[in-house]
Amino acid sequence: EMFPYPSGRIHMGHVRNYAIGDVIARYKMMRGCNVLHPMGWDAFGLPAENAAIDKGVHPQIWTQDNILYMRNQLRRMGLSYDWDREVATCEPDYYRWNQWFFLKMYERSLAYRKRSTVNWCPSCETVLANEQVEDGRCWRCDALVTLKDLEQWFFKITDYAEELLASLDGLTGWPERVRAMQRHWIGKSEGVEVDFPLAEPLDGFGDIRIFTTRQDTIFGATFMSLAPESPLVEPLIAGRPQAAAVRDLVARVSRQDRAIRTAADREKEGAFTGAYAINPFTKARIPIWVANFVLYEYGTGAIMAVPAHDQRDFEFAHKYDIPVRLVIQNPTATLSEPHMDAAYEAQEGGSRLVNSDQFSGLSIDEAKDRIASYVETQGFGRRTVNFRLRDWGISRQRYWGTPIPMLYCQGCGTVPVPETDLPVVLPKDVPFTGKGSSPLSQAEAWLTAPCPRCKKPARRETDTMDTFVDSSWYFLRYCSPKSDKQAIEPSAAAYWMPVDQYIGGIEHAVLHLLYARFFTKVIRDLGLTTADEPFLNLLTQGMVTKETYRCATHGWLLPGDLTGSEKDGWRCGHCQTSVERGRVEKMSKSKKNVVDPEHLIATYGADTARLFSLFAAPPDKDLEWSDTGVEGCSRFLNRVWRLILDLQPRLGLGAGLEPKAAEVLRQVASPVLELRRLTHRTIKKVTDDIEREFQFNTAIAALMECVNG
RNA sequence: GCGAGAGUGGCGGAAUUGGCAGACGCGCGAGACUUAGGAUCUCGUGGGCAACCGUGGGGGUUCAAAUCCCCCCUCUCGCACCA
Repeated sequence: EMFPYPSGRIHMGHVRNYAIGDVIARYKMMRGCNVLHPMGWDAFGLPAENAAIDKGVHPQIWTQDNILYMRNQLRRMGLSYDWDREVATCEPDYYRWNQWFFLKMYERSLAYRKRSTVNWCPSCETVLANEQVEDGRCWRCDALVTLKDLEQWFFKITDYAEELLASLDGLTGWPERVRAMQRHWIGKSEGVEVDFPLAEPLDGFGDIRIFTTRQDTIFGATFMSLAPESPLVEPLIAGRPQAAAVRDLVARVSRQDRAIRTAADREKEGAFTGAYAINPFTKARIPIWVANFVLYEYGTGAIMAVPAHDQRDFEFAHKYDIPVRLVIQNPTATLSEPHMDAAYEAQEGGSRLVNSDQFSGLSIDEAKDRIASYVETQGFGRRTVNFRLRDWGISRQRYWGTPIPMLYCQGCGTVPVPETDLPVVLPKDVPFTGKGSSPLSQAEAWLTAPCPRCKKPARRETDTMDTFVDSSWYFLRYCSPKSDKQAIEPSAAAYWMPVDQYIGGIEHAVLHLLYARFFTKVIRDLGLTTADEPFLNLLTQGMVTKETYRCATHGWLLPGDLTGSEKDGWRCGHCQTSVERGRVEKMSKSKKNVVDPEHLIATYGADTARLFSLFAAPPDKDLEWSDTGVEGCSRFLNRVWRLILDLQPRLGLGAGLEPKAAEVLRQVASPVLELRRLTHRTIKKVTDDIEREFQFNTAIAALMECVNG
């Protein structure tokens, strides 16, 4: 199971996750498999640091206390973990290997530093990776993400883009939608780069390079668009009357936060630079625009615009009165430019090229191939593959994480900390003010260290690593958790890896699950494991949900704040206005629909808590919490208990029927025979249900039938 | 818009390869036991008085369809100006 963040206490999502994992582990053990069922703690992260700022508790103390408490809770749940292999990522014994991997990746140019525009969460006061921005907001705190220019460390996950994509096809034990999400995130497109010469060449600047997957439409390119961030913009507009309008657009766009910039329905906007390029196929002079929808990070940051066959360009051309030139004809309904009310975005089919010189008459696929070859032989372009995936920015301007093992020396520049000096231990005594730069940059005593090359004082890197680095290889560490010689002992990893069954929430579909795949491949290439993929089978369990209640004046209400009943309607306990039963939503503190497992276990016991988590819904679906449903499970367990107490003495169960079972059975009364048949039918059913898609709910139903019978 | 998935009683959900639709649980109804019951146990519970009708809607294949095929509708989740 995915290891938890030690937030303080376990929640129902954990209970469900670990109940599922526990059944599978026990089942496999009982079937004779050698099962590794470990548990650990994803122990670095921001909440610990916030606790330090708010309550004055050191992150380390806060984290350790939480681990202690939650470990006890898990033990009380009766889960079958091998606690001898426990790992906590905040321990130097663990994170020194993060640093070691970092150094190895640095050696291989898989870790590098560059200045770039990064996602900045103003509330967490740190940088976020692209994967950690959801809908323009921070994945953790929901604050609107802004952009910032910073020097940052990156992992070169793009080096593995091709393999990460290709080997998804082999992950047949993963849910299709997770694979689809990763496929889309990696986003491979095959196309060509084409150089469009400037009509009036500029000193120091060559042609404008564009990327397209629709080179077949190139005769229809009637203008070009540049991303507002493009370095070409300023030289192109310098000294022209259009300069002011362009600068205004660029300034406005760059001020917008990510949520607004990436909104799909955002109005298309542009400004003409005053400059022209030459379409290398039609030789026409085409205007160069700056457009708000062109992404600087993708492709070359510049596009050829084909209004007749691209809806965005079509809208843009109409708004700014730019000519439309049809180059692909619809075989079933003849098109002509003045009568088009949308772009004709034809794919391969009966469509044929028109107005395209020697390429006219070709099908789309033929034209793509012929035009790509033409561009290559003429030397003004080449076939290219583009990925949506960006490199993984791992620098975080926070304290509670793995220090990045790098030094900045006046004389020698950027110098890695030697392997023998690892770990670079987090200094304990730092100020937690919540203001200004990261606590580490204020830790004066720690900040300076001798340069490994020239021995003069150098300054330590004060950024720490993204916590997703910690969780990218912990499953490998479980194989040899105590090793102080190596991050992973290859022989242990060879025995256990890959993980046969991994279980966790779907929210990590393109975060943890992509990073872990990347790390596994890097670690394989370092020779520590032979596994190509970390997780053979993936079970993404659904959320635990519950209904909510909201009063117009008093906000979200706890069940205890309600008066009335389901039948007569609920009222707010504060003001007596009637309250609708709200949506069924994921349990969350803010919605006040959380059920605390602690309370559940105290009332009904751990068995009931686990049983209900497994019975109420199949594991991959959302589980709606129901207090009466829990009671049903409790009743069932009590019934089993009473039944066994009652039957045991009467039937002598367990007294060794086995040696001559068949013979004995022939002689005993038929109810006993019936019972034995029922027992074996149930064993078969439960076995089948677990083997087939982990249908715990029906397996439990079979056990209930058995008891009823 | 693209991708993945779902639609079955009052509710959560079963139905494994096309073979008795609604297992199991909740809820509800009746009864037993009990000073009492919000404990426990027993029985009943898709709709309709009935003939019959019933798996989002409409067509089809088949001896037989929740399941397979075609068209449509609705919902959930993910991605979303990626050139």
